[in-house]
Amino acid sequence: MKRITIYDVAKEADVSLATVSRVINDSNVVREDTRNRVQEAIEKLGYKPNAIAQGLALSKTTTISIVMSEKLLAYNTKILNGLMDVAKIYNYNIMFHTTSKGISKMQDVIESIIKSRVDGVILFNDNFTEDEMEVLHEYQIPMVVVGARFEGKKDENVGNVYVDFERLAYDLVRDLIEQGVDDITLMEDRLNLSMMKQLKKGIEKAFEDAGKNFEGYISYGDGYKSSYAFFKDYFKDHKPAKFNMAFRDSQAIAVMNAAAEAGFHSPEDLQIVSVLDSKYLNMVRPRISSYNIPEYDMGAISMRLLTKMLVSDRDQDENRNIEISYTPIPRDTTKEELFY
Amino acid sequence: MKRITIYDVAKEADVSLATVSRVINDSNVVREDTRNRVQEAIEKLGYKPNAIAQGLALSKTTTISIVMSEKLLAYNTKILNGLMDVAKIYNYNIMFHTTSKGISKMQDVIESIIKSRVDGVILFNDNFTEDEMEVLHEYQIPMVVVGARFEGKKDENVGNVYVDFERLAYDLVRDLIEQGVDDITLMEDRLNLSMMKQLKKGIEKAFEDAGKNFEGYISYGDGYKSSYAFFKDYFKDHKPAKFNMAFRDSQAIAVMNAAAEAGFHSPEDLQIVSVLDSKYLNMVRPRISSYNIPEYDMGAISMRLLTKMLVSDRDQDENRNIEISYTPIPRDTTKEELFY
DNA sequence: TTGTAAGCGTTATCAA
DNA sequence: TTGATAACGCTTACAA
Repeated sequence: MKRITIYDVAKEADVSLATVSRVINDSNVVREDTRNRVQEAIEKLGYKPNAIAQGLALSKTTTISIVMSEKLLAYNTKILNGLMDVAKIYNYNIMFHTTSKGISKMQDVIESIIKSRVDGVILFNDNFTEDEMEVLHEYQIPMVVVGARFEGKKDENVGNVYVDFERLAYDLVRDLIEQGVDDITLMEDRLNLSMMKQLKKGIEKAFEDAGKNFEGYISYGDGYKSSYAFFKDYFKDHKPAKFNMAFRDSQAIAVMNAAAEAGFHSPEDLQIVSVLDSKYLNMVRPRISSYNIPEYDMGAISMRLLTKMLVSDRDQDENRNIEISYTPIPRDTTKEELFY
Repeated sequence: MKRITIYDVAKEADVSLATVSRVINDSNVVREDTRNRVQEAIEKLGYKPNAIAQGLALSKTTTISIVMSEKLLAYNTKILNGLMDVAKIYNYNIMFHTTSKGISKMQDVIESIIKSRVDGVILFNDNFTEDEMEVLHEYQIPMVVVGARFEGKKDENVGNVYVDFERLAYDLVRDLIEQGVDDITLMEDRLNLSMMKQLKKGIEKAFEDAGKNFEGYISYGDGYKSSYAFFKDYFKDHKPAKFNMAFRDSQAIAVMNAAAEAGFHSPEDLQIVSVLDSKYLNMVRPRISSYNIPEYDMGAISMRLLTKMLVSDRDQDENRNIEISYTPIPRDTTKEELFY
């Protein structure tokens, strides 16, 4: 079956293809009755404009690339939904790219982004290097980095929507120290080293400001299983730290379970906070405290920012760096006076 | 900055654009030294072929659409990763579409799929209607439906990669009844009504075969919160069913928590199975039994099937319906003799 | 208000 | 082995 083109519609409606083009683009210079005639022809033939040809003619694809690491995908579905919804509102299509160790390196992803001539890119702040960014930069593809603070080179073509994890950690730990708690542990999250670095920096600064030295950074394998195994072993001859900071739910649950099975209970023996919230923190017993970070909104805001960047005159200097606020969610694993 | 085109490269290398096209497409009819000359020009100018123009010229976009409901996204990241990896291997780009109640209806998504002239579509078996499918059908876009069995119209353009949830439920319940357990509950999952229906059908069949009638279908609101609230209330004046089947982790955890807080403990007072596995089932106490369904593989297989369909001569009758097997994962919430 | 024709950046056919 | 040139399906001056 031959694909219907604009020519077929033109012939059917007995007009030129220019006129057809005008009606599908809602140009208002076309007379009512010819518009109707064209519409009928479109309906009758089931014509759908070829977006590829439009893209070529307009040098504009109305599609945006989103790139995220495979590992992180499971933790960022809310942000993704925010991105998707706003993209939909502005009628952008989404090209979705994932990066992973073996199979799809950042380099290849960027290559295919450039080739597909997308109008813009959303990047999850993750383990991409500045060199890799550089390429997108050269090709002047507008992009916004979402997640943590982006430290790389910036100009009017790059935006950043982020949570200030460094400050979050700093504020919390400063308060803890003020209250006399300095037995603090930060559990490494290898999925998210860039955010880890910022948390660590914040904690170290708080310790430094109190004239102390932070030595509670614990590093072990990936995922729940290895964290759990680590702590099962660890608690054989160690007591838990008074205050335990994890980045994600599974780590927090891992310490909690291992501790409980070693006879240490939260919050009396150890307090626990997961920085990222998840519904599962509310399902385990005791319920684990965390921070509320409006993830869906982060996605929505990021996409909105990008669409703004795509239409705005370059000199217009709106703010391309948007900080997202967070609020503590105290549950059972923290004491009231320390986490609120 | 003007975008570099094939003409620029041709001029730089002092050849015709046809020759440049040949070298970027690895045509082997081009002489070694001119190939090198062209390659150098490409490097020098940083030329990247315009995939849009290629798509137009070839009537082939080498991109595939994936469509999934927003609600389900969080539960299907593994399948998605499987899809992405295989797409990457075959060099397909991915257009990602989500559907949701208000903002992006299936209809619009299909519209944009047709317009963007993707080569094929992966659909998560969900709440799309046959009418909606019909459109893709008319436009002869190859597609594979992944998840549950697809009941709609099929021809050589549609494949299906699925788990036979009806049989899963049937087998389990038949065994249970044989062992004398017929006090069984199935908790509705509104996120996934098509799978629910199949589970229910399987259970009913098993009851029917035993000359009994299944009346244990429980329907309540969405998500953990409402399930938990429902059971908190329910257990005030009801005892839990002997055997409780949930579709996802949060529902299973909801019954378990509510029951525990009402003084009923698993597995003695109530056995619990979540059909879909998740790591969280292993993190709660007691650990909840489930089924192992190779989700990543389902994605990988689906994408592989689609790519096959895209290249194969239509008459070639390979199997386009692939059943995925599952195995029980007994944990703490089931008794050994009943779930293995 | 409508039509003609050039252009978007490729690939592919045909000649040279 | 290379080069002209006609598609591919659309948008958009410019002319009528």
